[in-house]
Amino acid sequence: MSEEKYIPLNFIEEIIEEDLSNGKHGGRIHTRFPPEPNGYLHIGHAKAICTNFELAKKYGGKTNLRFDDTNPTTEETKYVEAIQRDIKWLGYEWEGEPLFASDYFDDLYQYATKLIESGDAYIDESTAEEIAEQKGVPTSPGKESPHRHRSIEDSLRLFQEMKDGKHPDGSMVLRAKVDMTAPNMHLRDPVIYRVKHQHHHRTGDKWCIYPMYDFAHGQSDSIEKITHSLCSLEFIHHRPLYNWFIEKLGIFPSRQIEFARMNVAYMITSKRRLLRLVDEGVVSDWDDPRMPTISGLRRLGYPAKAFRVFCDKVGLAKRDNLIEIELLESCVREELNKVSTRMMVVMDPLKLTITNYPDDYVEMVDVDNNPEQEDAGKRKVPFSKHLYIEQGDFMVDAPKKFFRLGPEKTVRLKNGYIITHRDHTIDADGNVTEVFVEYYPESKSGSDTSGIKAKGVLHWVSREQAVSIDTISYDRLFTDPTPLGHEGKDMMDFVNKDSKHIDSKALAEPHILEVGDSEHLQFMRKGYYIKDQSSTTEKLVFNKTISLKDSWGKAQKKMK
RNA sequence: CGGGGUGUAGCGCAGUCUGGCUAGCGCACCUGGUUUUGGACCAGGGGGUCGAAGGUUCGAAUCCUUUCACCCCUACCA
Repeated sequence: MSEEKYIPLNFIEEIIEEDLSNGKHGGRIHTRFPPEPNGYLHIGHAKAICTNFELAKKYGGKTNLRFDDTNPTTEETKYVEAIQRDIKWLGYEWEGEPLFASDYFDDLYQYATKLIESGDAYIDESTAEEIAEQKGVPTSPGKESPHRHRSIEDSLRLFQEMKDGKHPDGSMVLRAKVDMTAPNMHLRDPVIYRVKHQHHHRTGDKWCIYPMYDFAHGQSDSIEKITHSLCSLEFIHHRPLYNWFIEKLGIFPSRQIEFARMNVAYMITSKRRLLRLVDEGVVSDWDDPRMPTISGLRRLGYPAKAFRVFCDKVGLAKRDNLIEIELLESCVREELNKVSTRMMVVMDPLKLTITNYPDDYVEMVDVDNNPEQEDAGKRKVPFSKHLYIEQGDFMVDAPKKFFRLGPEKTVRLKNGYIITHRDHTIDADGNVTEVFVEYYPESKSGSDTSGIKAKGVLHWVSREQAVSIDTISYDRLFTDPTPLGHEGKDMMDFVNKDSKHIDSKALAEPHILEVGDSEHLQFMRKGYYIKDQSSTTEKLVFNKTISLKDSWGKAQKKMK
């Protein structure tokens, strides 16, 4: 018997479980993820995706993917494709084919006609400015439009003409007749159809009128028999309207439930602003590894599982939040530690020569591909008299707790032998240029009979077989956790001007040549890396996903 | 003259509806141990009196009253 671990329910799970116990919808759970195809998915979408898919999975339900494509001005097919790729990569499979709000344009047109016939909608020829004027401000009631009491026949005729392309953009709209005095602005006779002589990415030129969000989203939910329509808190004011249409139209009663958006420190999730970063050349593209997009973070090397765990750990509630980026990074490290192939890579090479090791001899030593995984196996790595170690692993005046190499110090070369420093050379500037050591033949890893204890363990690479690679490390794109949260300041004021560092010094063990494109690597004692798409057969390029935790470095910083 | 939402450790969440164990959990932080990654793992620890005030009660984060703060709503965007 395993101990039952109590996992508390979030407020949406409580609603679902109550619905389930009441037998609502015959115990059926159906959610949906409804992106507008006008940009790439970002970390905020990941939260919505995980929430919708995981909730359905937990309760044996289904999740639709529906593109909310009711505004042809901003939407494109390339985004439709990118969005599908990102959702799949995150590890989710939607029910059936991808769906589109534009598939329902005929139904929506019928719904609108029905509303006009029942006297619940009318054609308004007021200008946008006049309509805004009529709606007024939240603190005082609005005024009725002069067209509000136009005859049903007139509205019907005009709506038909709108559809037939007889009226130019902006000349008239269809408005729902709700309540101009409502304190909720969305109830003050909202516009539900507008004229837009604009080519649509799917329906082409079939339509020149398009439904507004409020007259498409809830109806689409209803058509798809979505049981729980989850959205972010800012849509809470739309809910009364959402329900009003369901009631007036007598259609399937989907239920809208709002939760708080996830905000992550140092990241922004506004498509408009992300586009600006691309357009102004702050980053190379939407999939730049510094972008908070799914594609960018994937390229950086964040594994899909880390997103899922992260979203789960963040939880679900209704209060404003700002998640520390350290939580995301912790999820990334946790997953990467489990799956990464360990590699020996020296980032900043320093020559090391084993004076008592045979010349021209190359020994193949065993290295674990991944000590966290029993079945990951081992591989052979060349070891020889002439090696490179990390410049930072040798210090002439080493502090007491420096468990690395220094004058007369003894350390182990990872998976190789224990060595003791004997000498080193220094150039005119005082930089150490080469270290000379002696090794203990009987101290070989796996068959050590030397009895010598070495506190420090260093990674290394054999000089003759070393492969030169490029590495790119990234810093945060912004210098402030909330670049949008400063009155009178622009996010560009907080852009980190020095967020990308390309380095060509690194030397890797030969196995680096056989690494897969999406294989997560751990450069031992350094960090996690992944091959970048800019790699060529001549030159491999690796993105640094994230460094290993570095308690030594942290302690050093504290000392200063 | 409006309406809606939210306030529990540094951050994120549970506990509130159905008052009652020393207010829990994750990340972060600290200490010790194990270890051929100063990683990882294991063990332990510090930190909140529950936005504030008043009330009900033997007893309140949980119930009542008042109050404060923050966020959202004024697109022919979604």
